[in-house]
Amino acid sequence: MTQLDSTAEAADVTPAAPAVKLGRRRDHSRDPEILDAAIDVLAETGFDGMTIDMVAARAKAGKATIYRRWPSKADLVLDAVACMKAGELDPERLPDTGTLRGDLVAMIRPRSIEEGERKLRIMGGLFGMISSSPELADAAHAALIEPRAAVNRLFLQRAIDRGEVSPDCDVETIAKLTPAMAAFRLLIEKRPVDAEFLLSLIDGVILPAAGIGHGAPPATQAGQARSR
Amino acid sequence: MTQLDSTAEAADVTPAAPAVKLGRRRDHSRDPEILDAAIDVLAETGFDGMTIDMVAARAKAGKATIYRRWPSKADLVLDAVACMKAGELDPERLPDTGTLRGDLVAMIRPRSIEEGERKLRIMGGLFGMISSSPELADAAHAALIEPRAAVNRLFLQRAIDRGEVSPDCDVETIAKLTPAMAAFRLLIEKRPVDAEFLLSLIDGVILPAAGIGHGAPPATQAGQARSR
DNA sequence: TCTATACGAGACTTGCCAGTTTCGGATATG
DNA sequence: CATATCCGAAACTGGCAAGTCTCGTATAGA
Repeated sequence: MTQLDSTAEAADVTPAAPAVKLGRRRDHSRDPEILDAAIDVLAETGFDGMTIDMVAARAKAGKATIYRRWPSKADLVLDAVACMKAGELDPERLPDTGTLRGDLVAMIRPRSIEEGERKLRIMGGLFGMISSSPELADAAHAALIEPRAAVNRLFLQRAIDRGEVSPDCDVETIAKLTPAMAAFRLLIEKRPVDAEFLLSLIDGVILPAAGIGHGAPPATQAGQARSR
Repeated sequence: MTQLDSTAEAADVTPAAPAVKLGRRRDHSRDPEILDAAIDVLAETGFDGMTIDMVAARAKAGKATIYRRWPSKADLVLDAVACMKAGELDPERLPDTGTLRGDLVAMIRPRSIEEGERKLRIMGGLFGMISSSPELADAAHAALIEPRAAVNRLFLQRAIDRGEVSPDCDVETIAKLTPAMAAFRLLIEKRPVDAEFLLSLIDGVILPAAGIGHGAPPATQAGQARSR
């Protein structure tokens, strides 16, 4: 749900009811810019440090315009986070290299890293709010964490299907290793989530946990996961 | 008593020339109670939600008394976090079972779990502040995260020394798996860090990453079977 | 015992920010 | 062209909390 305005909106959205309408209709074309601005400010200052004036200034919109669309700051943030899902999980464009390690390594690209760091900063900014709003907690998890875990889950499942990985391994836990460790590194240790870190995580933790590498039981001889 | 009040203290009292001083001396005996109260409120409400009145009420102290000792809310919290280190890492009382798995499992006790959850909640409450205060970030890391990682690091090093684990494994990363995954589970997923979770982490991730086999542990099927 | 000082309680001051209202100007619709 | 409505800007309101100050009481030291 993108628009939360209730009463006046419902009548507005429906093209029917011509009645006697004059003047301008509400312009929703700039909503995405406002939501983007909200996300930016959120990532930079956190929920409590963020003010509506900051968002308005960055979006070059009036404060009143924001309140005409979202009834409160919390609703604005919730909508902004919920609207983030779009734009990245093209299941078509995911790599499929034939090995688990190949798939995981293929995900390490500047674009992905940058996007991931941004999402983690947003999550950091939401922390204060998350504990008091289950709704927001769910939205944040779905938009910021779950997509990354889902990719890992898919890679693992494909590896299991092709016999590269034992079906006994704990897919759920392993799929969450990347987001959890990345969040820890960026938000708590305040160090960059770079390619070197991700590679050592893949070769040192994820593949061993999946039963590959370190000279463990290989169901197939696909693996070249060595070195490091 | 605590050596940390020094800044506020020296400047505040203004004496240094005792000469003819009468009356009462500042009573520092209740400082720990105030710091404890601050930590409690912090864990419950987060830095931004916490008010000095809450701390004063919980410690049954006057608001002015708090400001007589710490010049600002941020200083109070910083001192409170810094003073937490005491009271748990008796290196004598750590288990030494002779196997890595034995040591790790021996750390799973209600006391440890409770303490760990408390620390993680405090860390969650500090998130907003951490990004703007490197000083606090360091103190929080040293008091809340590092002790747990240090225990894992010690267990791993002992396992390496006795030849149970290859010296090639990435000790640093593996030692941080427990705090990182526990923080993720408690603060982001909002699920309890219980014995079942820790066991599956040990058997499904830590031991494999340390190069100890997958088919060995008597972990039965505890791995999955959870949903949400 | 006497006195200076710290104490708890709480009133007070100040500044910030969520949310509201006002206003002049722009614009789609009629 | 007329007009109802939206827009951005900015003034305004109200509440909350950081930090200060006052007061009556308690107590350690001379």
